[in-house]
Amino acid sequence: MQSRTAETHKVPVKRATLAEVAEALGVGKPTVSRALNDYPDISEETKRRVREMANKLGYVGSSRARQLQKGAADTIGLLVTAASEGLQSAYQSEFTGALAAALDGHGLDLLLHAVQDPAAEIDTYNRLWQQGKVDGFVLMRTRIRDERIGFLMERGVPFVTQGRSDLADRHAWIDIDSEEAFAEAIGFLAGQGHRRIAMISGDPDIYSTALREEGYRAGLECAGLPFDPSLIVPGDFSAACGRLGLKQLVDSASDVTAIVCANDATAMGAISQAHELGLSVPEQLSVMGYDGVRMAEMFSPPLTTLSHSAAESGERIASMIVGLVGGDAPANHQILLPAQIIERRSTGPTAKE
Amino acid sequence: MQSRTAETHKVPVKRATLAEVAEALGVGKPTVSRALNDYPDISEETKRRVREMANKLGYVGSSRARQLQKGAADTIGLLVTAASEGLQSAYQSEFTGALAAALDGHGLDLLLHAVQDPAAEIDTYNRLWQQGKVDGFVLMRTRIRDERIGFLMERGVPFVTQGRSDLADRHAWIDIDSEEAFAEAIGFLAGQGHRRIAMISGDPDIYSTALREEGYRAGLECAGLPFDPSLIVPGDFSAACGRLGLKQLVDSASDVTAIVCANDATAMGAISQAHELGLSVPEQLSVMGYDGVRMAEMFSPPLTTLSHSAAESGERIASMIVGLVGGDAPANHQILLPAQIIERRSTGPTAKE
DNA sequence: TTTGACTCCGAAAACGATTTCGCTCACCGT
DNA sequence: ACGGTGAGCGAAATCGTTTTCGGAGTCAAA
Repeated sequence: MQSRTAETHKVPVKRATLAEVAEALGVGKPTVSRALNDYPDISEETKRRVREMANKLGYVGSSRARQLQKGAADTIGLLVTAASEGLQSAYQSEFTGALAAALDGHGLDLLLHAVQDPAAEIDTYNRLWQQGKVDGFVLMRTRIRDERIGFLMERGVPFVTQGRSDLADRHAWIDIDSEEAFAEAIGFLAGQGHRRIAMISGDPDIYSTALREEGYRAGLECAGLPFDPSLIVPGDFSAACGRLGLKQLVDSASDVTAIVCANDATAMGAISQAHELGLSVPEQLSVMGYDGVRMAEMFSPPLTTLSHSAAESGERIASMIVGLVGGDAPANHQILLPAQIIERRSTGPTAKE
Repeated sequence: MQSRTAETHKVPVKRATLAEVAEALGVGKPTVSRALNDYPDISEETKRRVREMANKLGYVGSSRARQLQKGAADTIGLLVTAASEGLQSAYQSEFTGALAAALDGHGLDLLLHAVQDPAAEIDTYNRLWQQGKVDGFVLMRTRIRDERIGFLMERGVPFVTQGRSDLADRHAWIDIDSEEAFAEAIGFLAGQGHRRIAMISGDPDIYSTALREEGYRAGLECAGLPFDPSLIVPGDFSAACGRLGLKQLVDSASDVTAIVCANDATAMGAISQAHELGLSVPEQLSVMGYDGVRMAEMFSPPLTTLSHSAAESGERIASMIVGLVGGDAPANHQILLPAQIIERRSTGPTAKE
């Protein structure tokens, strides 16, 4: 197909080693090592000379050797399950990018691993840790009775979860107060005159799903509206489920005038379906999302959503994991962040007909 | 804020070492090492015993030590520039997920690094390579006169680019034939009766942008339509630019009935703006995207787009990088994949008024 | 002059795997 | 009985750092 030049292209790029720098300077290896790491027991003059020579030789220490000796990998692991959503979800990928950027600020790298077979998930965590490829993990989307959490806790592996869990008081986590957020969302919609407000929920396995539903219920109560269980339809955070959910609601509860969705993707799916069924948003139906992904703003109509910052979550998690790897107690690293209603044009009072 | 249990939580999880396995078995370390790596000069019986004991002790070799000795990290680096798009772009993140999954199949991990300061980009490539944290790189979004490519080639670092470059004949790459794709897109639109077809293009710095514009021009010619340079408006692959671009087109060339966009995000932005301006899609304006991201299907209206598979690109790249790290010549790893028109509902004949 | 305190620096031992090289057997042919 | 062959295994070196421990100076106090 292409030019078949068979010569294997292998340039043996020789990386400079610490010993070489030491030799070139006529000093010992420890001196170079300590000078470069800015230890106090090396004279300023020597440090200067060492740095100069290291620079001249283009010396960059081998992290492999350093890791072996120090026992740290300066790398944090993040596993995504290829099967379900992984980086497919807009929020997850915004978050991942933000996390990578934040970790960089702390001199850490992010190891991204896609696990294919859900059954091998725990094994992968174990392998990555045992192999010493990572110093800790960030877990996205905590699940109900999440076995990963117990597993990691047992072994004393540092980790931060994005989302609380059954064991939330004993590990580090960051979470958005989605319960409060959904309650506010209902208040907001009720304020626009909606009386029959449905919810297309998330995956029941995900820990936060119950919280969001709880918030929905609390919001209803607070607004003096009756709670009707049949107005909650389950989903899985996908746009496809948004479509399905909306269809189901239209069929079974045609008096619904507003819908809150477990996340933005679901909301977009719902709106897409609504359009297909000839329902105009927001004139006949208000739809609200959650997460505040960037695309939400570009949607038609632009999505009203409960927004929270992926960048901030990333930053906070990065600091937390640094602390944990340094030996902090997990219980000292637990943060609940608020979400905020961004009103755009997928919600509004229902037009009188 | 939280319970301030100050005791630092540090469990010194002892990982089993090769020497321990050897000791427990009363054999030498080399025997264990070779048995585990299935060398031929170890008896089957011994291999069995070693594996059994390793298993019993929960032994997982330290990749740090192995890396130091073998000189390979079994990790591929992927840098995203936080500033511009990074994982923000739907296609980029779908691709990244697919790549991670594919690499996993080859026993490789993906190191994701977000570079904040564009000026530090090359340094980061250099550092990651010199440190030995990665065995090679995958470059997304090749640019015109992309300095990364020259830099890596000079040093003999294995890498695959997603997208061709000025030096495309001398390095490994995978690319979508976007030139052909855009030409087909024009043919498709012309077939629906469109005569004034505009293009909201991508970032001029990105290598493929020129190719796509070339395809646009070729398609026009092939359809017997005149080429009007003022119908190409520049962009940067973002939804925001789609909005801007559309506005600009509507203002300056109101007779346009169809628009091809450099990617799906741009198309979505354009459609969103069209709606805002009271233009209905596709009745008054057809809009076409490129990439075929999953969200395109959920958009309103569902987006007609030039689709190609992120999963396939990921798979192919994974194989390529494995070959390269193994010493293959880059010129033997160059693949051009086709895109395919997926007709949905953002395009169609213009409604007569 | 001796002692002690300090400042700088280096030899050697880690870290935990893999590789090199050679040793010990058993077995075979003559 | 003896050299040759090959299978199976182990001692020690190796990868490139960091750490431990202590040695050589210098200088001030006694």
